Amino acid sequence: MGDDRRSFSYYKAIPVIEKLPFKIESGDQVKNLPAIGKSLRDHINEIVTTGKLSKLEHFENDEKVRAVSLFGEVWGVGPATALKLYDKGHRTLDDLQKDDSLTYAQRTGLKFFDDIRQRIPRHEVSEMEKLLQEVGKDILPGVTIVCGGSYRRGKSSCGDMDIVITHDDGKRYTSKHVKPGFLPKFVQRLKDINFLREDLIFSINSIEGTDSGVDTYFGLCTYPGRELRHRIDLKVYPRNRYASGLLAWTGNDVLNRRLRILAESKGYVLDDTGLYLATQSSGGKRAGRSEAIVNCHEEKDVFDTLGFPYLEPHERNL
DNA sequence: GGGCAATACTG
DNA sequence: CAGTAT
DNA sequence: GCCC
Repeated sequence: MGDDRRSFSYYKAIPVIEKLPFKIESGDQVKNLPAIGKSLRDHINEIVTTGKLSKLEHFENDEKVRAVSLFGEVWGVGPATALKLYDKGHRTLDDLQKDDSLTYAQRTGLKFFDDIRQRIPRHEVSEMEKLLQEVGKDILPGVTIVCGGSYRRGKSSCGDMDIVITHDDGKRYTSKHVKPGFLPKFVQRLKDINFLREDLIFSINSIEGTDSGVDTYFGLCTYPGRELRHRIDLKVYPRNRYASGLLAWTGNDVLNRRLRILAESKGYVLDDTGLYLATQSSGGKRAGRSEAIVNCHEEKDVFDTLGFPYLEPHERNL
């Protein structure tokens, strides 16, 4: 448990198996497929011959596995904390509420556990995006506010909202934070109208007159007139970092990883703040990043620079 | 046997 | 710093 | 876990 790398391998094998045009009747049929090695092949063989996986039976009946994975679904609770809570004797979410070691964010995640798991219909996300744009332009005319994530990838429902914000001051591709005070004002205004309800993370890093730092807000919001909480993330980027920010927050994860690996192989470092030329770090294994940002005004510039065929947002559901 | 994306916040 | 999040 |  708590083995990210390994479970991720299972995760990667799922779509590979799902895309097979036939029903697997023997381990040999998955022999040369990517993401499926000896271990997974053995498991498949066992399922095909015995109809079940003995390893899995333990899991399903195991109280510990059940409780720990449940706890891990609470926002702010990861594998380590989930295990600690279990060791303390907790078994249900009600038990957790009595525990005073939880952080404010974890407590909030717990309180709205059921709310947060509800998916949001696309048309509602669309309305809330519009609402955010209205409020935003009222504070700062010319501000750009876009809902990224699965919404931008065209999904019919979304697990949360990823809002990416920037401002073009008319000087084209400014590298400065035009209005570093935007996010606090925006958040306050959204709380005033009862849209934002609880905070999870709120950090202001932007430095006035510079391009350093990205302002971030994670919290819970409600669709107007309703109490059901939804997860929402707000990120403010200076204009010259907006493309990489939007790209990263549109995803999906698989594409992000693929692009970042590709970037590294071509001597760059890619993250949500930009595309950099990797520096030759002296002895270290990991390449550092230079200050030189490769100019990427639009998402397509990132794809082009990396030599990766451009994908429209709806084509990024890898 | 080592890498698997990269980076920011909380406590 | 470890843990968690995106 | 998989892949080099």
